Order: sequence, then structure tokens, then C-alpha cells
Amino acid sequence: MVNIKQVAQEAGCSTATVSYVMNKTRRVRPETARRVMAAVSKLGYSMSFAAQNLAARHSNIMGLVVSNIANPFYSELVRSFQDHALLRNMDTLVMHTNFDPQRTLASVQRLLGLRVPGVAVMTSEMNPTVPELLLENEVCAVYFDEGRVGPRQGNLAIDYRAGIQEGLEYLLALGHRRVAFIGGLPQFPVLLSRRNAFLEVAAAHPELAALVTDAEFTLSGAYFAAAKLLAATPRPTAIMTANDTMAFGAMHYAYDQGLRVPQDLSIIGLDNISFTEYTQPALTTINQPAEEIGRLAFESLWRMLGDEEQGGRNYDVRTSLVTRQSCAPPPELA
Amino acid sequence: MVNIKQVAQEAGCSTATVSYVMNKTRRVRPETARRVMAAVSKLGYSMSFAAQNLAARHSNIMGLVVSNIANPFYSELVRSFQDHALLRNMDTLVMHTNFDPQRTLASVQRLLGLRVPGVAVMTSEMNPTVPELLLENEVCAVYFDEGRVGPRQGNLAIDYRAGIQEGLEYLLALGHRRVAFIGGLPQFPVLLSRRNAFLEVAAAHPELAALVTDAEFTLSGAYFAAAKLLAATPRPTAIMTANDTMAFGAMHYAYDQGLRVPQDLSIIGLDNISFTEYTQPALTTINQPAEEIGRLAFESLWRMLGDEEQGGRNYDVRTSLVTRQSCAPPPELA
DNA sequence: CTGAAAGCGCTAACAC
DNA sequence: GTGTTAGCGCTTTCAG
Repeated sequence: MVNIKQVAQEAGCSTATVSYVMNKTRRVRPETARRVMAAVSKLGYSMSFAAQNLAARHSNIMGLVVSNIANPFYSELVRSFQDHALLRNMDTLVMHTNFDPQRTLASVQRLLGLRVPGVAVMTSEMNPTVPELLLENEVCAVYFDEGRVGPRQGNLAIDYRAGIQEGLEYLLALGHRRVAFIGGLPQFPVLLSRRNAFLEVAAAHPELAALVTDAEFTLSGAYFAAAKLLAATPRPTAIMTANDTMAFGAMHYAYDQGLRVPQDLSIIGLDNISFTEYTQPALTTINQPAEEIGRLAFESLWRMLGDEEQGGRNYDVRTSLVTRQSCAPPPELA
Repeated sequence: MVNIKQVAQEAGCSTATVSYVMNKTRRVRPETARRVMAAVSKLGYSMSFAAQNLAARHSNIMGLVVSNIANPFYSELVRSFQDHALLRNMDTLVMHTNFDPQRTLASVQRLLGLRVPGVAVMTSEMNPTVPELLLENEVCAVYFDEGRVGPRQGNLAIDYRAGIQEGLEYLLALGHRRVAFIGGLPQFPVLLSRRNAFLEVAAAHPELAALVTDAEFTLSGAYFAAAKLLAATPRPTAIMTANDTMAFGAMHYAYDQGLRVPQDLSIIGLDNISFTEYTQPALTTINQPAEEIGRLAFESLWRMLGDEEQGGRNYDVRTSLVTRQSCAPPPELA
């Protein structure tokens, strides 16, 4: 692996000059610069980020922690984050926690070892020591709905209310009067806020009977939650879930019971993104623009790096209902 | 950010000893070790990978290049690769090319800058200089269907034939006699091999009229290819596509034309993985086990790192048909 | 069993 | 406009 010394030798100059040329960090006589570039391409030199980062005392890699890369919402978010990072010449190291708060902590620790300048923690399940750890090490961070804003801490506040309200009113307009919500376990602030938004909006509509169940935020968690909800009498005619994977879980249960979606049961999920582009029929969803969230997460970190003391901001992200084919009037009206 | 010196001072020993303790790279008196560990946790020390890597002259980060993280096949692959890397205490840096061969090259160059010890290039669109570049820099690599096997080069050979044959015979058994294939652009070996496999299998069945079209391997590429194919007379009654995204593209076109899937048109896609778990109705797919591919890719790299001169191997990956709800007898038999 | 010290490849302050 | 050089934080050889 060719290093800076060899390039300097080939170009007949000092290593410092090579460094200056490559980083454009000070003016160099054009002729010298040319010789350096020639040497670089002749030898196929590529600078060692490890050495560069060591000297700079932090790396050019941003950390991004998500629950599950294979979840379409997250993979879209990752893609967007990464693309924006590349524009700033930074790489992205993605960690996924598989919804395990313990792994969130472990991931952040690994990222600290890499001396990342910033971390976006986009998981719903946060270990409370994570923000402290990051703060102690003076690493910038952005969170989801944790509400932490201050020095080196930013927040993305997803405004579920608007989308949930739109969704509920849509169901009401279709004629639904018994709507259930499958939330996440209440110890995670993100999921709690979705559930509370649902309850608040529902409370504003006295004609609506609202049911709420908590469940693991997984396919099977929602499957069993749906089983419980649909056993109630009278049965709810529509289900809203706190994320897209859970919506599919509920849908699976419905299919397994011979219930047709949407004729016998309407389903709305939060979080969905890619599926709506790809599949038929897709879910009716409350759309969080994953693309935008990825961008905001990165840009927020980038701003904080720019002037470390300045402190992070809160960014509001709008959600809205995306109508697809998983909702219809309730069976009694059909 | 606390460093090794501070730990050494706190523990009352030399930095060398701290290093030895942390890496278990030589025996140390238990009492000393204990003091070191105490200092580590007291100060919240985490070792700088940058410095470690600089000394080791290569990083602990594996490179993984894929076409599109948001594609379910790839995101499943990424997840699996990363999990296996973590077991070996390595991190994974994922680059995505958005199906642009130029970006494949750029990604690999960035990874070289990080001094990764190995790269898995799992894209269908390869810039031919990539393997040479990697070889020059003595970086291990694994490819998809490039057939490169040798020093520092491994290959994952996906056996499409078996799956494609199973799929075609399934369609034949349902009564289909006119089946079309939407392939990728023939300059990419991976896609070419799928297309050729289709043609070979089709040739073995004289009762079958086989059509083939090339298209961009995107949703819209397949959309327009489907438009062309379905304009033919007599119209094909089934379509097989070279990847899952293309299958959805074809499906979209069918829906837009008022054709029902599967009643009016059967569709089979290659590559699919997560969708089959999540959605209803899911695609009938020729399943490449993404999980297994991720594992093999990593393990193959790991083996090559173990003894650099040994050279890579070829791994065969079996594919098979996964039946879902997007196939049915052709309309004329229904 | 432990420490001193020479690098690893690059940056940036300082000198010319 | 360019070179010299002292680190950045860790590993590892060589002495003790």
C-alpha cells in the first residue's frame, strides 16, 4: 500500500506539500501541484483515513444507529443519510440493534472507538445511558423524539398527531366507529408519543370507540395483538398500528382468519415508505418521509460539527396520510 | 477523549501494559490487569480504532458494496453480513451504488482509503477495473458471479438455473405456453447469466414459446418492458423478471392496464426475500437466500484474511422457487 | 512480568 | 511557495 512518503519522493517534494495539495489546505505552485497529482495517479495512491483521522483526532465516519436495516422505513432512511454524508465527503457506518436497547448501547460504544464525530440514534428503543455516554465523550448526536436539545444534541420531532388525525378522520368519514390502535411497549418514548397522539385525537371524537393495546413492535407482536383485539365484541372494524411492520403483522392475522383486507377490516400503518412504491396492494399509511428524516439527521449533525458549542436544534417533521388499498367502509355499511 | 496514556498513568503502569491487557496479547500479572481494567472503566476509556488500525496497517472495517440498500434483497444481505462481522469483532461499512458502475468504483476507492482488509462487491453492475484495483492494493474481495477465484479473490456463484427451471416447470404445469423474461442489460455478467439460464431451460421445453427483453433493472425499466411484451400477439401469459424490483414494475404495469395478477397474468421474480415475509399478496419468487449470501460473503473474506496467500474459493448458492399468490393458470384455461 | 522507544501515515505550526 | 518536525494514540520489539 503506497504511502505519502513515496508520493513525495516520486514528485520530488516533501510530504507536507503532498498533504497540502491533496487537501487544498494551502496554496501551492501549479507546477508542483501537477507533479504531485501525477505521482499520485502513477502510484495509485489513496490517502489513509486512519492516519488522517488520527492526526485530526476524529474520523470522517458518521455513526447511524437504526433498529433494523431490513425494515423498509429504515433502509430508506439509511440511504438518504448516507447520500447526504457523501456530499460532505463523509462515510457512514450503520449499526442495527434488532430492537434491543442493549445493542443500542453496544453499537454506540463501537462507534466511540471509531472516534466518530457524530451519531444519529434513530431507534425507537433507547438505552437511557446512551445520551450521557455520548455527551461525556463530546460526540454530537441526534435523536428521534427524545426531546433532547442543547449542546451537541439535536432532536427530530416527528409530528404524528397530524397524520394520525388525518387517518382517524378518514376512517370516520368511511363510517368506522370502532377503531383499535396497536402501540409499542410504553417504556419507549417514541412509541408512547404515537400512542398518546392516537388517544388524544380519538378523545376529540366522542362518536368513536377507541381501543388500545401494547405489543412488541414486531410482526408477531402485532399478530397476537390483532388476535386479541379482533376477539373483542363488538369487533373493531379498523386497526391502526404504530409502525409498518406491525401493520403487516395485523394483516397476516386477518388473512389467517379468513378476513379480507379491506372489505372486512381496514388497516393503517405508520412509518411505511418503500412498500408504497413497490407493492400491490400497498398499505394505507401515515407517511413519515424517511428520505427527509435521513437528510435532516445528517444535516443536523453537520451543523453541530460546524460550531461545536452552538448546540443542536429541534426539527419538526410533518407526517401525512397516504391512501392506498387497505381501507374501505366497515362491513356493516358495505 | 481519554487515551491510553491517561489510563496507564491512572493504573500506574506503562502504555504497553495497557495495550497488552486490553488485547490479551501477552500474560500480565492479575493484579496489574485488574488495576488497568479499573482505570479503564473509571475513565470510560475506549480504544481508538484509528490509532490501532494505523499501527496494524489495516482497519477492522469490512467493505460491503451493494446496488441499493433500500432493496429488500440487499438490506437482508447487509444485515446478515454485518451480524457475522460483529461476531468476529469487525465493523461493516456499506456503500451503495444506486446501480451506477461508476459509483461502484468510487465506493471501492473510498474503502481503500479506509484501508479495509476486504471488500464484498455484491452489485450486479461491476466496473471491470474494480477487481484490478483491489488486487493491486492487496485487498481481499468476493464477487457475485464474476467467476474470479484465486489469490485474494473469492466468488459466490448463484445457481439460478435450478430456481429458474423450477419456476418454468411450475408455469408449464399450470398450463402456460407463452412466457416472457425481462432481463437486465447484457453488459452485466450477473444479469446475463440469469437471462442465459432462462433461455437454456426454455430451450429444453419445445412446447414453450419464450420471449426475452432487456431492460434497465429498475421499477420503471420493467414497467416499460412489460408494456412492450404485453403488446405482442399472442400475449404472453406469464412474466419472469431478473430481480424483484422488476417484478413489481411489471406488476404495476399490469394493474395500470386493468389486468389482474394472477388471473390475467402470472408473475415470478428473482431475488425476493423480505417481501415474502411481509406483504399480501406476495410475489412468487425464485428465492436467493440473502441471509446465507451475506454470511458466505463475510466468511469467505474472513478465511482469506486468515491466510492471505491461500486464495479464495467458489461458493455455490442454491436457489429455489417460493410459491405465493402471483401465479395461476393462464386465462384461456381458467 | 514490565517498560522504553521506535515507528504506523498524516497534519500543521514554524522556519526559511 | 516549500520543507522540517513534533505530535496524534496505539503496537511491538528489545531490554531489563
